[in-house]
Amino acid sequence: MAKNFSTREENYSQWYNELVVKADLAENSAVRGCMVIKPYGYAIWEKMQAALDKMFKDTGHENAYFPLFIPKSFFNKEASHVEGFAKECAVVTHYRLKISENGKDIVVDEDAKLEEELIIRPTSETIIWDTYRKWIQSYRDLPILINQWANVVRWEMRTRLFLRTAEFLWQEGHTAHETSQEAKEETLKILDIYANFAENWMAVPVLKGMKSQTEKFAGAIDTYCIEALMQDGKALQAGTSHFLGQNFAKAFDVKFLSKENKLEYVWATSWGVSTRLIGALIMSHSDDKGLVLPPKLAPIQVVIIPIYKTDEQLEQLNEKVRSIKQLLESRGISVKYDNRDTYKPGWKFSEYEFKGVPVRLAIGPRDLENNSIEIARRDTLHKEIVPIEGIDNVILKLLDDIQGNLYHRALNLRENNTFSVDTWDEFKEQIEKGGFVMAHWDGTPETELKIKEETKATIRTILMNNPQEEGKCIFSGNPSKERVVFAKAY
RNA sequence: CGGGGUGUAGCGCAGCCCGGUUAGCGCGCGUCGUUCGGGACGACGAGGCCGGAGGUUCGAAUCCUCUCACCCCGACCA
Repeated sequence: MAKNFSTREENYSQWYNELVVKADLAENSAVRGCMVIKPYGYAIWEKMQAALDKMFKDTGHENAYFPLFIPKSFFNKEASHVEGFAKECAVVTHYRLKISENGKDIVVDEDAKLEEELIIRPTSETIIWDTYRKWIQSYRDLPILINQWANVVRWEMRTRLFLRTAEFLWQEGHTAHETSQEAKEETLKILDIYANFAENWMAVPVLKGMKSQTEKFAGAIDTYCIEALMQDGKALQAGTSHFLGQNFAKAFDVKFLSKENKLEYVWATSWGVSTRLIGALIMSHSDDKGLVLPPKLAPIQVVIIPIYKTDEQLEQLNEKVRSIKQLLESRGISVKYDNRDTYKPGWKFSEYEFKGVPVRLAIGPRDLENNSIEIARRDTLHKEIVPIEGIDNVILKLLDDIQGNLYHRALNLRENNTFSVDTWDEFKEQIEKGGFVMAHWDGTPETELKIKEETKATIRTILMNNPQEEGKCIFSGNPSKERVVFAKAY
């Protein structure tokens, strides 16, 4: 299955596509641009959901669910928001099918045309703010801290599994606050959660910062983001948190009576991460032998493979492994014992390597005699024989090591691929090679656009607490007070 | 929406130019046997409306027309 697998060197994007499909994470569906997330891929998503969901709840958020369909008129209410999404909305116009005249085909029943078309949500700000209006009267109703786990649809021209699909799964948080200050704090609090999750669960180092006005979410005052660097030197936006100001409150007329008995518009935030994170995970750690998963998100942390010739040996191994598996599970480790007789050990080794299982244990008759077991780690492919006694502690430590090693490896990659340049020629040259390029920019959208046109590079982020320094814009030569992060992006 | 390409077994492909017995190959799949510490091997076997519709012809996977679908490269984007 994983033979004849492309290498990153040969063709990075083919490597990625094959990896996703051959590692059983997802596949293309009958509907163009949409994917089927297979059990192994979905298990990763579930682990991500569990960790994030807990973080949201620990910071006072609650889950709720808003509808998939949004009345078209809602989109008229916030002008920049419409501009941002109108081009990629799926629209429901009818609500019934019928058998055609010839009795063979199913056709749309033209009599069942909707009075007002429904838009399949590309994001839920509009329907949520229309709802919040009814929930909010006084400052006592604030804040509202809600998250929803949902699917959204954006009719993309070109799609890639996990990185950009027409339908994707995500969480979207939508909060309402009394003051601008409080909303800004919420925006940054979530940004920290995202960065923390990326670094500590996904083992993916991220830059935290603000989007330029061109790159921000349509409808936001400011968009903050976490930005990661993939192995091919391209940037990937991994999460966004928006300070929406009073834009949606004004568009949907959401006001509250303050303590001073004054009627004021509510302040808002929204924030989200999506199944794209799985793409980031894959591209950050995996190698030419397949997927590499960080232990904290791996559906299977340890796989145990028996090596035997006879049925008796297998039975003895089954017996031994049962106790090892129980021990590991009692320590909170997820373990799979693969004693299928239909595949050989070597085949299984390759299989689990390809699927990125962090730790593999192999045990055979020789080990039974010596009370030992072979332990192999996926990140470095290193293996050794260790005593079974105390294996639980060895593995707990190893999982921890792997998690840390993956993070540091990715961090090294980023550091080795982050450059400061001061001239336009250097800039063009470095952008072509890839990586994050820190350069001075005059702050205007015009310059930003021209740089994009000429190099395909965009401003990925303006770092938080960005050091201030005098400089000249690499493109226009105009004065600049700080460097911003440029890169070619996914 | 532009530019390029591909549709033949579950998957990957050959055959098509130059029409002609029963449409092949590799992987995978099934049964049996031997194997099993890094992707085993043998024997037998199952599996096809050659993307779809029209046409040319005694005869079409192959030639012609039309259609549909998908992939890659651009414009759009989390």
